[in-house]
Amino acid sequence: MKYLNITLRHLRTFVIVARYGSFNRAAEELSRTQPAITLAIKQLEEFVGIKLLDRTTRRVVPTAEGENFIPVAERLVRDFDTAISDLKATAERRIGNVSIAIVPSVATQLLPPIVKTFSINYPGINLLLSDDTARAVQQKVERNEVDFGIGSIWQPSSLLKYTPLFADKLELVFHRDHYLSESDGPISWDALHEETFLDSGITKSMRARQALGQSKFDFPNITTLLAMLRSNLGVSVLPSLAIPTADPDLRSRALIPSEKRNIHLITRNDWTLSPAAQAMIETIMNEIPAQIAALGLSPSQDIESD
Amino acid sequence: MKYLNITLRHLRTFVIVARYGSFNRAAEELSRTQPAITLAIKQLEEFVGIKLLDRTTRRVVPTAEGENFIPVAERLVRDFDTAISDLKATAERRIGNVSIAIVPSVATQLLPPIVKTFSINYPGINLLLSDDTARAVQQKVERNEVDFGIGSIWQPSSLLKYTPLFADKLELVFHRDHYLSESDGPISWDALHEETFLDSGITKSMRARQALGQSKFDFPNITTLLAMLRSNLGVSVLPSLAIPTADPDLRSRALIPSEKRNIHLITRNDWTLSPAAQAMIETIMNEIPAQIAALGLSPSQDIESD
DNA sequence: ATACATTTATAAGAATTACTTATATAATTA
DNA sequence: TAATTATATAAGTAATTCTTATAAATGTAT
Repeated sequence: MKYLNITLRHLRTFVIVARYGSFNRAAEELSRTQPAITLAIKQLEEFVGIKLLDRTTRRVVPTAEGENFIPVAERLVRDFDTAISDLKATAERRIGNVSIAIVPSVATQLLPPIVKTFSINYPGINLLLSDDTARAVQQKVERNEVDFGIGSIWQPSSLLKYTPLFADKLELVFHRDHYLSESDGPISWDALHEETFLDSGITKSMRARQALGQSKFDFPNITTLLAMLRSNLGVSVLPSLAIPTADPDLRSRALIPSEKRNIHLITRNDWTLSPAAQAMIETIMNEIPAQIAALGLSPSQDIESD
Repeated sequence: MKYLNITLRHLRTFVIVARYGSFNRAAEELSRTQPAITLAIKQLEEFVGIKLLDRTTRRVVPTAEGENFIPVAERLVRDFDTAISDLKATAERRIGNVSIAIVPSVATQLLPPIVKTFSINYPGINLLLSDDTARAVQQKVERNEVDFGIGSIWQPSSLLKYTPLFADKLELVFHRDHYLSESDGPISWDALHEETFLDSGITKSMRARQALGQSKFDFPNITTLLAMLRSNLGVSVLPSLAIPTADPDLRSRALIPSEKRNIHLITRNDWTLSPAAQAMIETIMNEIPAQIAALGLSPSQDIESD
C-alpha cells in the first residue's frame, strides 16, 4: 500500500455497516465477505484518523463522529449514483434536450407530425425549435448554437455535413385577382419577365439561372412576403411548402422547367450528436417518406449547389 | 473486467482532462501515464453509454453531454474531498464539539482557566457545558447526552469509568452571626449534633458516617442553600470549592476528622471519545495540578465509594 | 464460572484491477 | 507529403481488493 485512496466504495461500505450495525450483514448486502468489510472500514478510519464505528464482537455502534458522518456519506453516495444514472438516462434517450434551427416552411408544414411522433417515443426529451432563414440555420449550426439544422444550403461549408431530406418544388404565387389567374397549369419562367417580382431569400439565389422580372421589393420574411402577395403587389416564387394551401386570396401555378429546393439536414462534422439529437434525427428520417407522400413532395436526389 | 465499477477516480480524471483539453497534460497533472487516462475515460464513457469527449490527436473537446457533466462531476469531486477533509480536521482537533456535564462548584471555580487554555489551543472546537447535580452528571454520561462528566460518584455503575481528578475538603459553613463564628480552627463533627442542619445532596450521603444535627431542610440547589445560610437559617457542610471565598456574610471552619469529596472524570467505558473530547480531557489533566495548588485542594488518592 | 456460539480481526494466497512501457494509428502543420 | 504530436492499443507488471482459513474477543447459557 503506497498511498491509499479513499473511494466512494469505502463510504458506501460504511453507510451499509452503520445501517445494519453488523459487518456480516453488510458483507452479505454488498455481496462481499466480512474480512473485506473489515478492511474497508479500517482503511477509511486510518485514512481520516478517526474512529467511526465502535465495535465489539457483539455490537457495532457509530461513534459521535461516525454518527455525524453517516448522513454526509449517504448524500455523497446518493449524489454520485444519481449523477451517473442521469448520464445513463441521457444516453438511453430518456431525458435530454434537442435544439433545432429550421426554416419556417418546413417547421410549419412538415414538422408537426414528426414532433408528435417524437414526443410520444421520447416523452422525457425537451425540444427547442427556432425558425430561421436558411442563412441563420447554417450559422447556428456552425456556431454550435443548435444540435442540428434543417434547411437549404446557404453557402457550402467544409465544417458542415449536409444530408438531403427531400426536394420542394418551386411554384409561382400571385393574387387571385392577378391576370395570371385567368389561365391554369404550368407556366414558363420566361413569361415572368415583365412581372413585378417580390424577392425572398429563395428567389434571389436563382436570378442567375432564370430570367425573372424586375425586383422592386425584398422580403426575407415569408410571412411579410405573403402579406404583400395578398395585396396583389406582384408575383413571387416560393417552395410549395411555404405556400398556404387554404388561402382564399392566393393562387399558384407550376413552373417550367421545374426547379426544386433541396432541404437538408445540417450537422457539424466534427461534433458528436447528443443521444437526444440522434433520436430526433432518427425520427425525422423515419417519418420523412410518409410526409413526402402526404404533402406531394419529391425525394431528394443528390446534393446540389443551391 | 466483470462488472466495472465507476468511481470518483473516473470523474476526477474526466474533470482534469476536460479542464486541460489534453490527455497528456491530464496524465502529467495526475501523475499517471497517458494510457491510464485513456482507459479511465473509455471506461467512464462505456459505462454510461455516452461519449463525453470528442477527441482527435489534435484536440480534446467535450461533447454537449460532456460539457453538461463537467460541473456535475466537479461538484461531486469537491463535495467528496471536503467531506473527507472535514473528517480529518475533526480528527486533528481543528474542528469539533465537546459537551460536558459538570457539577456547579467545579464549573465555577476550577474550570474557567482550563476553558481559557483550551480555547486558545483549540480555537475551532466548540464547548458546551451543562451544570448538573452529581446524579444528573452521571445520568447524562450514561445516556450519552454528553461526551463526559465531571463530578462525584453518585452510584457506581459498571457502564462508567471513573478517573479521579482531585479531592475537595468538606467544611462547615454558617453565618458570621452564628455563635460558631466566635471560635476559629477545626471543629469536630460531634459538635454539630445540636445544630440545625441544611441538607444538600452532598451532606445527605454522609449522614450514615457522621452524626449530624437534625435536618429540617433539603436544598439540592447550592445557590439556594447558600442563600439560606446567608439568612442564618442553620449550618451546612460544603466542599471548599462550593463555598464563596469572598462572601462577607459567610464563615467556614474545617472539620475533624476531615472528610473529602472526590471529584472524578466520568466516561462511558464502551464509548470512544471524540478527538475533541480527548483534547478537552488532556487539557483538564494537564491543568489540574496547577489548579489544585491555586485553590488549595488535595490530589485524589484512590477511588472510594462516596 | 465455564463452555458455547457468534462476531470481528488477522494472515496468506488468489483474483481482479490499474498502471507502465512499447508501439500503432491518426490528425494537423510545415 | 513528410514530420510532428497526440490519442489508442497491446502486453506485461505492479498493486489492490477480494476470499479462505483461522484467531481473538464478547456475550449468553448452562
